[in-house]
Amino acid sequence: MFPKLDPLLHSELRLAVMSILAGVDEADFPYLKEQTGATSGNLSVQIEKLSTAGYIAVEKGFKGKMPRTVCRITPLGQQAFKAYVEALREYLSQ
Amino acid sequence: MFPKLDPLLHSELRLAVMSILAGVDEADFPYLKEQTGATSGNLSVQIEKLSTAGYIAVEKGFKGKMPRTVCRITPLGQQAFKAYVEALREYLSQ
DNA sequence: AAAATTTGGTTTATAAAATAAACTTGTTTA
DNA sequence: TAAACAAGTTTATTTTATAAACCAAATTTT
Repeated sequence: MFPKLDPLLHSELRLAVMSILAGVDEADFPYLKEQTGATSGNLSVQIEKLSTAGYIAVEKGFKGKMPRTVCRITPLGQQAFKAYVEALREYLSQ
Repeated sequence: MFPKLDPLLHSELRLAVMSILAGVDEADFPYLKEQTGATSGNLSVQIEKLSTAGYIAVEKGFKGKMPRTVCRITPLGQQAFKAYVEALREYLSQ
């Protein structure tokens, strides 16, 4: 039967963010914004949710004098992403 | 970049319904309900949405004296399902 | 044959989510 | 120093997903 899809990942923007983070070491806020085409507000909210779930780690620092938010996927996040992809396959193949 | 995901298909239950209908000639309401594990209400609503979009055709008739709702995927629905699967791949592979 | 139960749904209400708009804080540039 | 910009956050609005309640007809039970 159809496995339950992790609702945290079954979201267009959060999935895009996770997809990016799964492929790079780290990514900052402006980069994620540009790559996803999302608005700042939406991105901020979704990053917060992923962070709260422990799927990503968010580090706030400075680049010169400007604030800089850097995101990384966590082992838990990688695991959840992988599980989501596998669950999804059940839906896509017949 | 990340293609926009068809919001009509980016729904757990609607995707499950489409997935089933993509693999069979037709399916009735009780069968879809059993296969998806959804409640009648939820299933009814989502079938209505897919039908309104033209992704499935719904035929209401009788099996003996009992009402029977039969669903089939339409060519438009097949096309949309295929496009969704392809769009999703962009999200899943890195 | 009445009453209770089941089948096959629909309608309505509620809770959660996605998204955008507005706002904040600090920095750079004209 | 005033205007514009950068990097976000907070708040508000709209949409969704989902479940709960309901309904009508058929079937089964007593």
